[in-house]
Amino acid sequence: MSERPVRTRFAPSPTGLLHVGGARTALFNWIYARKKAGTFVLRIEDTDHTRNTEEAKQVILDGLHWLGLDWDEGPQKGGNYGPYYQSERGAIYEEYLARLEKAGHLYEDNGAIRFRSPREKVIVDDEICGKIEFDLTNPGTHPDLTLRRPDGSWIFHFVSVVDDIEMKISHVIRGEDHLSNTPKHVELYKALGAEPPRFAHMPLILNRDGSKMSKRDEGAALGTYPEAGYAPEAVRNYLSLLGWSPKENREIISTEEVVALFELDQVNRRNAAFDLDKCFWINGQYLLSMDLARYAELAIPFLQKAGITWPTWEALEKVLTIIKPKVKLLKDLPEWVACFFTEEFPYDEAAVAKSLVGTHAAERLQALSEAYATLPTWDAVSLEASLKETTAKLGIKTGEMVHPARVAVSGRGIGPGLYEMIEILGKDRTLARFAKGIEKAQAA
RNA sequence: GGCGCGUUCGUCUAGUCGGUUAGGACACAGCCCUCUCAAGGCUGGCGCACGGGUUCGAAUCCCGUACGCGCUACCA
Repeated sequence: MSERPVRTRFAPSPTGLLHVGGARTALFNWIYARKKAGTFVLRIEDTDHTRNTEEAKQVILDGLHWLGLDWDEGPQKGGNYGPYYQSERGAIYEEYLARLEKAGHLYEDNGAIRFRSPREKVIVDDEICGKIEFDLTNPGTHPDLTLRRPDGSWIFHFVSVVDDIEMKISHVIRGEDHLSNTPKHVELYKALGAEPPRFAHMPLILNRDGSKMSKRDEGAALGTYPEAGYAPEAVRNYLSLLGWSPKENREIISTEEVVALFELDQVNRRNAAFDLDKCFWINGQYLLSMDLARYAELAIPFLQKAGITWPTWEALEKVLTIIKPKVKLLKDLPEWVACFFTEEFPYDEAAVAKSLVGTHAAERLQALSEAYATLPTWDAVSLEASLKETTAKLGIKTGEMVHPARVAVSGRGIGPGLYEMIEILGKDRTLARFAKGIEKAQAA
């Protein structure tokens, strides 16, 4: 096998969504290219005119951009082997078809053009699956490939092989669903006088119950991840672990490390079930340990979308710092931070009923309010000390004061540490909300 | 049906040269911590598909069976 520069490719067809399985295929191709200091090519297989829309193409580009899988050649980027849309490569296909015709490999069948198989045994030496022998001698079980339909449109097998030759692809890393057709592709390469690339067929991604993932299965469409507020680095981490492992019991691993450790022959052969729970957990781990600048970068679009505004970066920074360990999905962020930047935040009825109404909340908040009103220093430590002093004086447990105070101040029964919240809110807003809480408590 | 690939806790996996109390993680249960919810810590239950071989010894090698997935398109 000659040493060729590594060139991998992701060749999706625009179906209207980027499937997680496709996203992982793209990721592994990208990882391998990066590892080998090679080139990652994006090619859009849009030969099916009926569902070939601008939006469908954009979904793919958006998905790859979001995941951080930048391509070296392809749409929006160009390259020496374009065009990168199959719909624009008709002349090239004509030329290759003519070559096969001239060599006598083709015949017509009801208007369609077919490739006459040499009818031999073909060994596919797969990087992941190993050497596999296919016996193509029986036309009954392995029919000749159709290359072109009577209406002139092209069939995937043919254009895919032609493009991989033309684009000098060295490694075809794709889903295992293509494995059985690979020997026929190999015959095509040989008929065209081209050396086949190295093949690597990866296991498929299935649902938890082993069934195929369809569009509407939860987590199947990559577009739902940015919407839900997953961090792309977390999703990359999760996808890397599907069919591959860094060993040493590592679960959280950066893309850089994956690139360093990745080997094609270490990829599993077994189909993997998709587990959104684990992806969710990994995302939580990333959000937890993420530096604030990155966190804010991801968080701000969700706040803007919810119409939340903040006076200064410093103010936002303080709030995000205490909220960060709480929120697992960025889409939930607005409801956690709203109370810091507006007086119009909602009060959770259940929490109000539980901690304010029909309790001693009014008199307790009144006592705390008085203590806080004269507090010389307004910081979490002082606030805690003062609250505990007050509860001791009243002869009640800390929690009996904290819960009503939390609901009064944030409208919710759960949240970050109470003292940290109150410190950020400041004396005026805190006392005003205590007063409002007392009102609510007495209203019942 | 034919051909191909696969089978370690519910799920992702470690286990690559046969000898491990079969390890980790998610999820689940319990406990600790605690102002809530998380996070964190600890503990627990849960697995080598089945049957034959080979061997002193098999999750690991061989054969068979079952099951799953893929291909078998003028889909990609």
